Amino acid sequence: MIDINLLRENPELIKASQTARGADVSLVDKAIEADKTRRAKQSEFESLRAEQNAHGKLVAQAPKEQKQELVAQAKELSTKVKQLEAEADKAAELVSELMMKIDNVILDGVPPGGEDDFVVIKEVGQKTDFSFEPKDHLELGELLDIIDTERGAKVSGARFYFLKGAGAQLELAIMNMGLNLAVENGFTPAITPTLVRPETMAGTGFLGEHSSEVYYLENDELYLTGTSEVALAGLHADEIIDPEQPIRYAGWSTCYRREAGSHGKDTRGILRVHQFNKLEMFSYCHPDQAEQEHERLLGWQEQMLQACELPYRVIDVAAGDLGSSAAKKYDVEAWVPTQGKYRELTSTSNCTTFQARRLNTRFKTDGKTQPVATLNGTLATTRWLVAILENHQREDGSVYIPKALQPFVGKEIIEPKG
RNA sequence: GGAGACGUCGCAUAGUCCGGUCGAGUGCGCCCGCCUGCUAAGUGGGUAGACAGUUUAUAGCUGUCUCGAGGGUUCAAAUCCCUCCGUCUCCGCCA
Repeated sequence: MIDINLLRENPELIKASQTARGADVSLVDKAIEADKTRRAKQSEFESLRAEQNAHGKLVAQAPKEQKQELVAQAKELSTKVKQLEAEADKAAELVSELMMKIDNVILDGVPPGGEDDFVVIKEVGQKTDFSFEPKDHLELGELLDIIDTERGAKVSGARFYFLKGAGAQLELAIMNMGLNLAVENGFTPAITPTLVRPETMAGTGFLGEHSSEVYYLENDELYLTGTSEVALAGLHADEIIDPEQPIRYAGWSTCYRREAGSHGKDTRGILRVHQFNKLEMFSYCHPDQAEQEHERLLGWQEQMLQACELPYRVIDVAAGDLGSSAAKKYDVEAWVPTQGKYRELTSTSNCTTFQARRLNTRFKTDGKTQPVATLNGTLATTRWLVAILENHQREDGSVYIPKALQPFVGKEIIEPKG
């Protein structure tokens, strides 16, 4: 949720942000209007309630003979108060409804426009070039007997898979390497709940435009999370914390996504699946430090890509492709040889105070409380196997394991099944 | 799955039976003083949040709301009723 004071004091800034996102600008004026109405209604209600409260004290103290008359008056007051209260509540509801719809205000410099309007910040490494016809990750996975989508489909349906042997080890290797990096940098490792209550899911904003992406267990009124960000954001909900130093968590969890609306997209292999593992960074920090922290998160992501010896680029995602909570987002994309393009491996968002305001996570300064900033970023996911397999394949179908991962996998090469 | 107890202002607790004098007492902790070679003790005061109004003000003042959450009864609810959430104990069952 955006800051209501900003709405009152600088609506133009919010309008500009909405415009850059291609979002509804008229929401801003509607919200301002609704806010005015709300305040008027609230004052009206509160002053009459004050009268009622004062009168109530009179009733309590009055001698018996006067009580009946006073109670009769009180009844009248009570009806009026109830009516005004209902009006005030309705006005307040309208405000929050509109406020929820307004996206986070983008940071200066975020490129305007949609999905294709990103700006490339840098490209690192040489795009992998083969002297032979490279195989895609699924072909390799089957050749090496480490990815089995056919049996995944048999057991669970489309977009499910088995990772086996060195494939399973490789995934754990990436996760463990990421976790080590995180711990070295002061993160608290966390294994998080993947089923969460509606309030938690709503608090992180995933029930808005992404609601069709989320699995829901009706019998238990629980949602399956698509990222540990959900649980980590909920971790300090309704708390006052001390973010003098950023409070960092590295959350590992299995992630579940319905992938509704992406039928026919990336159907081959494990690029886009219903269930995968992810190691996610989550940072609570002072709002003044958020932009620096964002650069740090990006830095750690790049370290991971580099450790996996992958060619990649960093893009500054355009406003329209940000997601409602993010004020700025970087994607790190690895080169995927058989597709001839870069594909997203990690994403890091600076949500400024937007998410924390909704989740009510605050800190104290000079006796005042204000929302903290939250940031998140991927450190490793199952999808990385795609890039690793494809970029490090050799002509005979074997795959070289990057040096940094070797200790975790326990071998240097994955050989085709004999 | 069955039975029961409980959820109050940082922590611990009083208040709930018999609704108004309770936005709420006490102890501990913490903060500001006083006292005292230092410390401890003693002593006086303060010690939640959100929102609105007033205001140059995020100071002060005024008001409203919040006693796990949401509803209901009532002129009036921490207190009575209902639903939900959570914690604990006992029994049963079980990876």
